Amino acid sequence: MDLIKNKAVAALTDDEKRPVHEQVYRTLKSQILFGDLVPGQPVTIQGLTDSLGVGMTPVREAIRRLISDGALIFQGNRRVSVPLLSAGDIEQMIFARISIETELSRRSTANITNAEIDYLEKLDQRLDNMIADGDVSGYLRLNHAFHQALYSHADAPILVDLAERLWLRFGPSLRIVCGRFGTQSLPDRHKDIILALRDRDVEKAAVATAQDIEQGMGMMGDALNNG
Amino acid sequence: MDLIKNKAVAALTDDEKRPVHEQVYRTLKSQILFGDLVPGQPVTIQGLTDSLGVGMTPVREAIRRLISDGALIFQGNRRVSVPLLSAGDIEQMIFARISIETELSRRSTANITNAEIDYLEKLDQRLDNMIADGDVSGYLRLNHAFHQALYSHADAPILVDLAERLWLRFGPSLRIVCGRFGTQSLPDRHKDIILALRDRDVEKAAVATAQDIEQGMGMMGDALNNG
DNA sequence: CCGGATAGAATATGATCAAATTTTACGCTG
DNA sequence: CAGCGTAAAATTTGATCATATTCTATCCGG
Repeated sequence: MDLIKNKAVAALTDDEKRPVHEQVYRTLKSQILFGDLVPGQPVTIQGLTDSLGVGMTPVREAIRRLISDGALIFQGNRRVSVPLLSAGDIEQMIFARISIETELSRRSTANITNAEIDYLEKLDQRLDNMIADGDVSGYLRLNHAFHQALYSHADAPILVDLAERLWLRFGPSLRIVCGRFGTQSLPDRHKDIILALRDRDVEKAAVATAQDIEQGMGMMGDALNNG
Repeated sequence: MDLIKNKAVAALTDDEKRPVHEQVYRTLKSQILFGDLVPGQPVTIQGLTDSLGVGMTPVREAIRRLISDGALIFQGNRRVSVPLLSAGDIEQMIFARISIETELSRRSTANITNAEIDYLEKLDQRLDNMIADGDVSGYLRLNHAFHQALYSHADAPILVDLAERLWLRFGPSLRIVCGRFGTQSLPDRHKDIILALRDRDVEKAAVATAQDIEQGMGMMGDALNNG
């Protein structure tokens, strides 16, 4: 199947052993998180079976999971599409992200080792390169990787899961905004976060995280209202 | 199919028009929320196709959705089961519920009408009857209905969705605790919530909600650690 | 402008294959 | 001779697909 080929190019991990519906889920999740799918775009089962070269059942299962994640919406009349966000949606997500993710930052600050902070700093440097190069897709991937790596040390899988769910919701819209404004104006409070981690300053980390979120989500809200 | 029969007994709503996978999802969701499934219990696809009288595909889709909801867990080796909660899980859920649900209470307090408050009060009276009768299943249903009805006025579908996801996670464990302790010792801060709503006192509503959550979840944490 | 025919897409089933667990039987050791 | 451990077969369960049915939307004719 075609999915295997994609994986083989990227990295030959043990993902081949995973069931196909899991691979389809991960593939679609990446496409949503990193903006290969446009808000409002219809998602059809048959289109995916054709493009991915797999049967209908795994595709159906992956789509159901993504609907429960809020990453896709079921439009009642059997249609599935990528969500368009309203101003109210964004406002709710700002609240939820700040509540959840500042706490994740606090907990990670308490647990993280120096080596792990070094790794985060390396990620952030690569992120800066992406911004300089104007690579929107690369920016989105590394930004996600940075937050995921940071939160992974919080020892709070349920909170991480809630956060991931929120990222899936705004992924496509964030891509649109980045594409419109370019990477230059993108927020990067990661330096502040890293400083706070080095100081083991829990509240400073929380504040920096909240500012990172407010800046990014605020930009998205402005862009979607004006456009 | 057998699902139709169950619906016909309860209430002949327009659920018959919904696709079967949706009906299966709702059926399983109820069973999880109201404790018909025990933590640790294995959930098999074929068992559900037999007991519900439907094909495999709709059952598979419903299970995938519930896994994404955190209501069921995928045990790696293809097995699916009802989650057993750790102390850390409960602690995270207390934090998340208080963050999200107090905000939902705040927003509802600002929007709710007097007639809607009357309806909540009626729900709470029926809840008291359930506690007096020792009807655990009825208590769980009405407790859920009360919170759902309250939050529905917050005009915040994304936050409601996050909260619902959390309820699905602790549903089975809550049932165990209620069954062990009986309904007498169950928390009911709903009177305080209703008073706060009538006063249109946003912060009082938030505090009462937080106390309701802390009390219920705390009891669950104690029970699961000692048992 | 409205209403029926048609095409296309989604839903649902059963069949088939693959994987994992359990059971059983055999052999080895104490 | 008894008990334990291991290995292989059988059973159970999951994963995928191909096919039939049902529903929706669009288009064409009146």
